[in-house]
Amino acid sequence: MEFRSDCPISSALDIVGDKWTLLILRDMLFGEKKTFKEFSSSSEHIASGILSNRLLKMEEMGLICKSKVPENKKTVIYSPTEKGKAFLPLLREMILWSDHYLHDHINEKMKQTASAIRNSRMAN
Amino acid sequence: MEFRSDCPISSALDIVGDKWTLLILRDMLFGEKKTFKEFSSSSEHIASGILSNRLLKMEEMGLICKSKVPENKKTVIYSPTEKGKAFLPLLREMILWSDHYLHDHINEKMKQTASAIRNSRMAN
DNA sequence: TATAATTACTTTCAAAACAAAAGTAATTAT
DNA sequence: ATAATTACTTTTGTTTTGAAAGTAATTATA
Repeated sequence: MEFRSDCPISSALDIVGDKWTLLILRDMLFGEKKTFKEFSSSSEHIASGILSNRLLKMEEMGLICKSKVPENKKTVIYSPTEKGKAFLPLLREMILWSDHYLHDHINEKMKQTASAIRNSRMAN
Repeated sequence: MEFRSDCPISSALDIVGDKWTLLILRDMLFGEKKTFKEFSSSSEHIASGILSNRLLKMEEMGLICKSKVPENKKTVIYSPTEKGKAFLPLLREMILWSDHYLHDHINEKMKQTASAIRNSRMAN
């Protein structure tokens, strides 16, 4: 992977600025998904080839790590690293932006999440 | 433009989840740039065809608006709308993430910006 | 005032990324 | 033993991107 410049915004985009990486992190951080099949089943319908490629790249970049469960030889588990989890505040800002500017379009459950984010901020 | 789902994160990505849109907003919000030429001159070297296309899409999506200056018939000015300016918190989170995880790579000026963001948070 | 330079683009064409579908190998369930 | 499931890979077309060159209107310079 190459950085386009030494700008932090540009560099963050070099890492997560595609159509899928942040959605995979969303599934891990908000949806508690962890397997290939679970990511495949999300409502945006990521193609398996792209998912495979993204998971590989995310592992290379240190955003996730791969593991297995002892009770099952088939299941592969993908978990976010600290570096990956650290995108949570960014995801929260996206939720707040969409809640404000695309309110009629987004689903009810996520509107509640948006409220919860706003409330927890006021508590600070 | 079509939304892939009713998820706010996915929907925000449908709007700004490409390699260039947030960099153009960055140039407007942090670099005070406003003309085609100024955006072209940024260190990531956006191709003119893509810049032209992005500016059009951003206008269609209501993130920016186009205007002219009375003293010059040639210059076209692009300004962020409220909807566009509302991505500032997201850009700040990107700066903080990169400052933490790509510290050695990013430029000194932006490290200062990162510090300033952190300090202004502590003041709350 | 003619010429050069600048700005804001558009066009062209090759390269890269994405999407949809089908296929495979290992494992697990029936 | 057979079927189903999981985690992929491969293939093939389409879309998006990148680099370069070209253009039209306007502004600056000799």
